[in-house]
Amino acid sequence: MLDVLTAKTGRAKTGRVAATIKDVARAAGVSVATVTRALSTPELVRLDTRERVRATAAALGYHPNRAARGLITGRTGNLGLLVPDLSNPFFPGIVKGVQGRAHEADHAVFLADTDEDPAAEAGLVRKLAKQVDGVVLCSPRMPEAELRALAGEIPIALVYRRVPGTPSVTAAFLDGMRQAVSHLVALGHRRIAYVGGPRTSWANRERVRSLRAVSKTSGVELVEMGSVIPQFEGGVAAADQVIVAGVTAVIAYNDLVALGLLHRCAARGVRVPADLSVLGFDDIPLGAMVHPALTTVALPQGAAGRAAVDLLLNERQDRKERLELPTQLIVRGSTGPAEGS
Amino acid sequence: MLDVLTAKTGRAKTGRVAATIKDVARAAGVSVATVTRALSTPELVRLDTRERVRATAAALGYHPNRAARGLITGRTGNLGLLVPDLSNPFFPGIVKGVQGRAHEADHAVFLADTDEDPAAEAGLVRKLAKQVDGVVLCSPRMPEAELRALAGEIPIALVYRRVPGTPSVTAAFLDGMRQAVSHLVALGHRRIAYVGGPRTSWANRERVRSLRAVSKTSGVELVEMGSVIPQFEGGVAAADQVIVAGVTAVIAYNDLVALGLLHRCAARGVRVPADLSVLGFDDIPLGAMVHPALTTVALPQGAAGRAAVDLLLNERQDRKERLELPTQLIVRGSTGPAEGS
DNA sequence: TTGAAAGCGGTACCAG
DNA sequence: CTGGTACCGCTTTCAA
Repeated sequence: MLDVLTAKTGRAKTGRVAATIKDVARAAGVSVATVTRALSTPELVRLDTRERVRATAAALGYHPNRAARGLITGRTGNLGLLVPDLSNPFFPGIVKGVQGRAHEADHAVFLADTDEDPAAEAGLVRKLAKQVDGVVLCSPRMPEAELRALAGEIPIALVYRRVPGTPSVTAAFLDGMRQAVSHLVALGHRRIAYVGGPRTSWANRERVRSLRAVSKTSGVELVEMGSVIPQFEGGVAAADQVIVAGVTAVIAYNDLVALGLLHRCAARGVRVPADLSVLGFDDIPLGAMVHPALTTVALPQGAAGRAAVDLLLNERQDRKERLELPTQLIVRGSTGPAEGS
Repeated sequence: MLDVLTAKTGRAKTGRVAATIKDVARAAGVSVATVTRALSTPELVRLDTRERVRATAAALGYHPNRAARGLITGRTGNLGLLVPDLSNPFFPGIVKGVQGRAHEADHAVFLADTDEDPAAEAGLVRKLAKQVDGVVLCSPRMPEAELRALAGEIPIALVYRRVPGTPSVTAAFLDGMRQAVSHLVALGHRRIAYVGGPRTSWANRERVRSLRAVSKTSGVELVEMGSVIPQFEGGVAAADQVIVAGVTAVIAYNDLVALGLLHRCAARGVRVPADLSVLGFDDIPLGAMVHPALTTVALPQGAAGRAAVDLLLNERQDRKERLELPTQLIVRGSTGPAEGS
């Protein structure tokens, strides 16, 4: 077999040339057409031929070149995935979901991290466009108009963002918020702070909207503390204002911010949950590792990623598919009875 | 221009077909050969032709199809990246480094997460092989023989693993361990436990080796506690044995394990660092967020990723390049004076 | 300086 | 059931 390979390319170096379909055809004594069929449409090839071809293919370590195949079929077998920041433990969960589902469907995935830079998003997607069958955009920060333009150029599935006419996977924020507030109300809290995330974040807008609605119907007083970066440091920075806001509980944009609040409270000697209850969003693994462990509204991560891939791959006629996955409050140590209740 | 496109493909639907080099050639009134040249070897084309071609290309929104190009040039402009587990916050740091450097070099990156399954590694790499110019293997768990075989099939760069003859990026474990032990010795510790990681992990073997060497020369007594999974749960599980091991300090395979130790100690009422000092490896962001904050040996993450890409891309003749990046002890709250010292 | 044509590795159609 | 062949989009000789 080595002879075949080296003869073919003229390289005498090593056996390091990948076998092509021609090599297999020659070695198996059939035409290239038969090789393709034996591999992709076995029922069109007589059993013994098929077996022979497959055996030689295996022996030569042959794997069809996906790029070449894509050239003619128009399908690449690749997916793109865009995330704002891989450092936020929320996203690896989604990435793993996308990867898992993509691999099951025999697709490889390109990953791009935008470093929370909305301006970089569209460019990255366009660069990948030619090499993928579609791209999953995770919490994209770009303006809706730009998103629409992109959706016209390449199949897109949104995760944690909703845009009319574009397939998307989100979670039941309103219901999650209801669970969160009910929990706090049951513990006797009546005045609650909210530390917000990026204004360009759709998820933040949704949370604020839900929270306002729920507060009204639950009769709790809501104190909005403004926006911070969706990271630990954001929470640390917001903590001191929360402490003097006269609230007994605080809901953070996400777990990372909540962890920042927890950290600063500990440093300031504010006891959690005795003096202040803290509640996050996301349910990142980290939340269960700290002390006190973080009460949070769990958002689907792996499941969201998998669903997004399905949206992209399943040739649903209806391209405006909209999925809303359930959310679940996870009660842990960072929330407790309100002072004096 | 739309006419051209639709005429070409016969699709009357939308303008959603990507312009090909032929479209540009036709529109600019030149041959396809000239278009390629105008775009990739401008000096071979007369100025005005060049300009005309470029203008039409821009107008049509033309971008060469990288897959097709790769077919003939043999270079894809893509890189592969394999990580054992994206949930371990150590890896996103490396991924970001690889991505950053790859994008600077105008390369896109395929990411594959093996879920700590050594058996899956080789297969994933081979699947990507045809579509990439090389792959970065991050802490691969597969046996060395298999790694060697792979290296014969496709350019490879190793991160946190060393195999003779294969380019790799690692860190100065021995020096890091020396810093760690010196620190503990200075605090009065004389009997130190080590909670190990996966036996298939090269990094773990290196740490053990370094630790043994350093212990001997520092006159500390080393108590090896066996292997655990390199995660939070592993640390939690090992904690009780550490507590009864009669040591005043423990070094963990990595930060996640150290965090697990911290967690279980808190639950058991073992005070850190008063009763037990805990020291990790990696320096994941998480370590600074917990209380007490984790003392750790920082391993380069982004820098390691970037270096690996350089190794892959730079046409160094010497393909057995071996990089060893520095390590640095980060002292935080989880280590303190030994009991009674 | 430019164009024609030969592939790169596959797939799909058309005969046989 | 199998082989021949055109062609996917692009680059690269080879001539003109």
